[in-house]
Amino acid sequence: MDTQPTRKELSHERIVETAARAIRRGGFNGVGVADIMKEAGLTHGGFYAHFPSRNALLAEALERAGRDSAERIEKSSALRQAKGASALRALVESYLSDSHLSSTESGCPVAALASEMPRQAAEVRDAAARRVRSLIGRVQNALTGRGAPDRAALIAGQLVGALQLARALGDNTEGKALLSTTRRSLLAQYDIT
Amino acid sequence: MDTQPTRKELSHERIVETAARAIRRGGFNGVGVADIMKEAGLTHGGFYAHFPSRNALLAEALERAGRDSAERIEKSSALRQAKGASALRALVESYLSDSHLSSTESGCPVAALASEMPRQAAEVRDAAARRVRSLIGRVQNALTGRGAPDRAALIAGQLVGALQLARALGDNTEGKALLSTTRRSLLAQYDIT
DNA sequence: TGTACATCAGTGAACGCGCGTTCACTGATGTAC
DNA sequence: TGTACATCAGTGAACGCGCGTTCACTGATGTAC
Repeated sequence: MDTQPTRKELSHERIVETAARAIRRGGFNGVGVADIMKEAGLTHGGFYAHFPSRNALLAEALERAGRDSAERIEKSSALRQAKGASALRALVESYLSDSHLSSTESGCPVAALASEMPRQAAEVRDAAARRVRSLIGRVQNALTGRGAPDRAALIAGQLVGALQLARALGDNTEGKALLSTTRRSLLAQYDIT
Repeated sequence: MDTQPTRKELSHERIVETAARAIRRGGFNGVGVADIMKEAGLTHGGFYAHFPSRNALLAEALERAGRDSAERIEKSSALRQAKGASALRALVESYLSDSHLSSTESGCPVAALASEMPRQAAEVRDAAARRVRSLIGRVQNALTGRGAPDRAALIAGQLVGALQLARALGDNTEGKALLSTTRRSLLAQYDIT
């Protein structure tokens, strides 16, 4: 029995959603409190009525980004499975898709932020570690019955790494080529279906 | 026939070296011009006699970091090969070593900075793309004769991704466990020697 | 149903601080004769 | 070998700007009677 969300709760939600996109787009250092509040349709002064600090928002936004992205990938993956792909193939094709390459802002926050994670405040690092564990867990789920659970970490790293290398080369021919090469090579290795 | 380096050239070198460590330690946004100059034993005012802009330094520092790290890994890898490891095993064990996990500052700049690369100025992004290509090239060299060249990109992504996930989990038991799990799993897959 | 008041959510100006960049200047090094 | 001057490399104060955070205030919403 959910109660009606208050006005404040709605604002809070909007701020977190905005921030979840902003950190993936601009990095942890790339967007300021004022920018996020403005994008959420508010003024920056009200920020501290919602969060004790900027880091608290970053931590919350990271979790939100992870859940959103997981859901997106889950959907895309389900579609591929409906067409006959195995769970693993569906996950790999979804994660290493051209569309994920270009939409950093709504994609996996681990891929978008991994190298910045170790440099954040403890609060944010904890949230980051949870996102990493969750990603590995999701790979694990797609792997059932297929090799040791050790492979989940290997494949998770591979997914994150490949996407990042492709993005570093650019959202262009070169990046897309790297991505499709890697995807093909990875699928050939683990999976047939 | 090298000529003696001038005083200015020596300073320039020192600044670039300092910056190459600083960006890996603190990220592209993590260290300022004044900090780097101070660490190099100079005052910040002199900076613009050496570089046209902060971004120009970042680009130069990135290249320097890449070369230094490649050399380090090459050495470590050569030692392992001398003990009988194949080129690929030697590279993987060097790259995914506990020591590389903890020494971000002197390690591979692609692993240290990958997710920040797409957000940099064109000047820096170009230098970043070169580092990515160079890393893939080095994996390729270690792969000779072993499967299609496509695999180089796959393995490069895997190396970078695994190190980043481990670092995101922390330089502790959990991070080290992830790293060794991945390393073992990767070696079991490609390589025997 | 209406009035009086308390609480809530958000506003906007201000704070201290650190940043990248500029610039007039200084002291050291090198060159000409 | 010594002197006079030009050039070089680095100094340190200052600039404009944007940031995270604080705070006194305002207008809207909810509650008591």
